[in-house]
Amino acid sequence: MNDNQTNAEQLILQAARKIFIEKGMEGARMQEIADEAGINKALLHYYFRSKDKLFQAVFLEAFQKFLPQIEMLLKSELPFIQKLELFIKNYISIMIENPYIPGFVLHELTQNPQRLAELLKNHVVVMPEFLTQLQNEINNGVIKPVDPRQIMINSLALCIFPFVARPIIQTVFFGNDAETYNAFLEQRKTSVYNFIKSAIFIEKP
Amino acid sequence: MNDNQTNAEQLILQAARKIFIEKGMEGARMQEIADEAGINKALLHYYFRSKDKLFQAVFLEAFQKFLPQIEMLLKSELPFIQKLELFIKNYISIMIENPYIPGFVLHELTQNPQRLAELLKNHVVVMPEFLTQLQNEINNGVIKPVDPRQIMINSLALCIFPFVARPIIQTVFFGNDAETYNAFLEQRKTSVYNFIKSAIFIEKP
DNA sequence: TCTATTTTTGACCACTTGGTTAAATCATTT
DNA sequence: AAATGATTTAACCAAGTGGTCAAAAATAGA
Repeated sequence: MNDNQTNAEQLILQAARKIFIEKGMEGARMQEIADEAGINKALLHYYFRSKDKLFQAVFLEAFQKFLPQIEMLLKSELPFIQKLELFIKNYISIMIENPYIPGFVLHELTQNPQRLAELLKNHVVVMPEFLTQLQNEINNGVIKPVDPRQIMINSLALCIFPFVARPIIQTVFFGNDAETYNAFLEQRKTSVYNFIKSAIFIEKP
Repeated sequence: MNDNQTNAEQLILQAARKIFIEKGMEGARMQEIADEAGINKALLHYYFRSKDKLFQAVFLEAFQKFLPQIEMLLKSELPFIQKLELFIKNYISIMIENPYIPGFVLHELTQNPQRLAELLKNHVVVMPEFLTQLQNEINNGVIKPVDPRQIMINSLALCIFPFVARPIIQTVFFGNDAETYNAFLEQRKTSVYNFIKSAIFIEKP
């Protein structure tokens, strides 16, 4: 019960995170994770029983990094426009700090969709309420009459896509210069918000 | 030189397409592809020398399914607003017909970014012209003053994301009902266009 | 210090992987 | 029908793969 125990476990998790996110579940090798952590391969199985268990630990950690922020905003009592602004700015900020997680989560969830059901059992049940609030704004003539789900999905798309497609976009539009692209992503915090606002709010005459 | 030759080759490509798109490069097994094609595993290596070569054939085919449409539109002499509409409707249509290709291409390109440089050598050099045209519309006061790249990337995001994140969106917003989601995607052909138009065009008083 | 427990390791295993090969089958030409 | 060349196969292989295990090393308790 020394603190090397926790130390090794954290070392493994850290290494596993890096390799899994880089190579995916199928592409990652236990030996590579062990090397990255600077320990013996058998130790991986001592702390986490199998590759699958280790992967699940990493995946869950990554997934949950984003969920609380979404829930907090969906549950809050703010007016819609403020929720929208907060959501976009927070969400993009988290992604700038964890740029490889969105693609990782998206791919692994596509590869193994039944996992999603498990993950969502305890979360995001508040979504309907949020969609209702949006529908109310439409009924009040504040927002243009569009399917609220289209608006919701458009917002997600505009936030997430630049991270999921980063290698392509960075190459095609930014001469593969990471710094320029980072600045571009930073700008999107306000750019995306303005874009959506212009798209859905009805201009007062 | 009988026509079984082409027949077997097509059979293999068809099977490889299915398995690779389903499982990715790392997850796919040569044996599984052979079984799917109903032939011996050694025959895969007879027609395509290695797993990597076979994968490249499948990937290139998938990638090129979308590129010509983009180029055609970018190169055309149409006014911007018409280009935009055509692009969105065509692009979403192709994706509805090939719904699993976007995620496949995106993931494999993220996993192996250096491949992108090779692929783009002969393509999409017209992008700057298009961005210039967009900038002109801004200068003429037709479009709001926003970074043209933001507009371009927003358009791509709105088109592509619903296919890349299909399993999640379909589950969270549509009770995992594929038919409903297909109808939703169909609606997006006009919905996305209207969304972008409202977002960027300046209303005439 | 001696003992008991936990942590770490090297060697090992059964199994799967992509890939090869020599022989068999099939089709074509003579 | 015989020879030739292209196609297909079963059997095989070396190199990994995730995973195990007994023993060593480190640690904690007495």
